[in-house]
This record gives sequence, structure tokens and C-alpha cells, in this order.
Amino acid sequence: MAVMDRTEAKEKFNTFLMQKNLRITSQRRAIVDTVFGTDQHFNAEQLLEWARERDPSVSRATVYRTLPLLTESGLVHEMDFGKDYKIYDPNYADHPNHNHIICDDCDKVVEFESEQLDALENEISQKLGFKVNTQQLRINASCEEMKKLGECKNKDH
Amino acid sequence: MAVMDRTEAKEKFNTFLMQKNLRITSQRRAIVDTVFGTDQHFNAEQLLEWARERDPSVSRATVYRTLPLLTESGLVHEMDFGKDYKIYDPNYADHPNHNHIICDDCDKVVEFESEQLDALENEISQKLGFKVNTQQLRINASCEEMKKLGECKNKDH
DNA sequence: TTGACACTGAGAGCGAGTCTCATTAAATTT
DNA sequence: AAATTTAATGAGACTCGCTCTCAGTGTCAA
Repeated sequence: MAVMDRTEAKEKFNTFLMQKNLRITSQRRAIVDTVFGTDQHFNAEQLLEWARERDPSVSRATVYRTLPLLTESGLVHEMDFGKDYKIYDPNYADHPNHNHIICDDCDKVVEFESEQLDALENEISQKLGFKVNTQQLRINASCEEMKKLGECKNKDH
Repeated sequence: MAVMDRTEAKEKFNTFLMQKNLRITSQRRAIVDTVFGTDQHFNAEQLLEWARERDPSVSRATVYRTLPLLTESGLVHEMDFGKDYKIYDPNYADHPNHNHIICDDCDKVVEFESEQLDALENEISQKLGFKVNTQQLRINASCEEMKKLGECKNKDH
């Protein structure tokens, strides 16, 4: 899976900040380094914790202020699945249209993409008189059964 | 669109309560009458307001306590789209698998069903080693463009 | 009718996220 | 390098949806 170079992502973000006349502060650097130093999904509180390991002066407010900038820049994707499920995805620039399966057994989040699915969504929306802006498919599923059968294909489970 | 008889839904809910050794109180009656007296989606706060029109003694706590019973009974569906978008659907018993298009222009929520979509989701999940429990597709779309072209097929827009 | 106990409302509490404000520090100008 | 401008900061008050607590109430089975 080709992943955008982390340095490249950071540079893009710095460019984004400059274009908007915003400043590159040490706290923002700590946050951005954290975000592009992981492949994993995270939520705001986790990001705060991780960023504080790099720079203990990072405050909750700054994390919450920086997150919208990261999503606005298009480098990070926010997924708001409701209670306990607002998570951020640092791999967005590479995979803008992915969907999520959340495992009810082990809470893991697995991503997938499907052109077929995208096409179908577009087709249905058009028929109903809409033009798709964004879409968000969440599947709650269980891998337990597959595990029992020794058929679970997700190594991480 | 065939809709389950409201009286039938209420009876089913009463049966559900009895099976769980729960009581049919006047406040619950007001809430349930409200829920099955509308076709529309609603959120907790709206339900509180509407139910109080029938019985002003209904409290916020009771609404929040009754809502999980309604969803647990399978008669109402909860959709948690995150901030400002936790809504309940009283038509669930009739259409368990429907998806939602939220219009970015006019905030309307339009439902649709698609066997093709369900099949595709099942197929993909299975390939990834999961068995689908529930799914939730939300499409944010815009009808503005269609409206401009006089092509919007949604009378309500 | 009574007794057991589920249910109630009021309001305190909780947690995620936002806002305020006095202070600090980038970036630009000199 | 100092001065200037103004964005950004942390601390903590605040908001909002929702949950919990608790003493009193109402349902329903016996």
C-alpha cells in the first residue's frame, strides 16, 4: 500500500498554513509530527496524549484547534460515527474514498475501498436527484465466527 | 409505501415491556404515542417537546430512558451520525435496511433501499473475513444543482 | 388492599468539545 | 538585532447532550 511520504505531508501542511497566514509554532509541529508519525486512526484525546510525549506544553485547546486545520488541508480525514467513534485518519491523502468495517468482537477498524460501491452510490443518488458530496459507509461486523473456523483473514485479529 | 399500523406497533411495544417485566406508565404511553404518531425522523429533544404536548409531566430523563427500549424492541432505529445528527426513525420495522442521503443544501434526510448495495456490502465483508451485523451508509449530497437544472426529483425540496 | 419494586422528575454530574482572555512568540519591518 | 504586529498559546470557565442519583410515586400481582 503506497503511503504518502510523511515529510511530504508535513511540507504540504506547512504550505497550507502559510497560504492562510497562519504560523508554524512548536506546538503545531509536535502535533503534526505525531499525526504523520503514525498510520493508525486516533481520536482527539489520543492525539493530545501522544503529542504531549513530544512536547508536554501542548494543550487540549491547541489540539482541538489544529485538528480542523488538518482536515481542512485535506491531509487528514475526520470520521464522526457518533459516541466514542470520532476518529481521524492520517492516510487520507492516499485513499480519499475508503469505507470502514468496525469489528464488534475486537473493536478493530478495517478500511476498504471499492470502485463498484462508489459507482453504485453515485448511480442511486443521481436517480434520486442528488449529486454526491461525501459518503460514509460504516459496517459493524463480527470476525468471531471466522476466527472460530480459522478463517479470519485479518492478521491483526 | 406500506407502513406498519401504529396500533400494532404500540401493542408490540407493550408486549416487549411485559416480557421484560417493565411497566406501562402514563409517561411511556405519551412517548410511545408520539413516536408512533409520526412518520418523521426526530431527535431526543424533539421527542421530549412533542411528548410534553401530550403529557407535560414527561421528563427529559424518561425520554432518554425510553428511547433505548424502543430501539431494543426493534421498532425504532437509531442513527448516530455524530454531532447534531443522532436521529430516530419510527419506520424501522418496515424498512430495516435503509440508507440515508442528507442534503447539504436543505438539510432534508431522504431514505432509500437497495438490495444491490446490501449484496455488495455482504460480499466485500465476507471477502475481508467478516460477517455483517449492521450497516449504516450516509451520503452527503446536494440537490441545489439539480434544482437549478429543474431536474430535482424530490418534490419536498 | 397491600406489598414489592419498577418508574418517576429534579437536578447534580459527566465528558467531549468550545470559548475567553491575558500572556507569549512567530514573522515582518525597521 | 530590535521593534512591531498580530496569530497562537494554556488554563480554566463554559456549553451541550446525555446519564446518574435519590427520595418519592405508581403499577401490578397476589
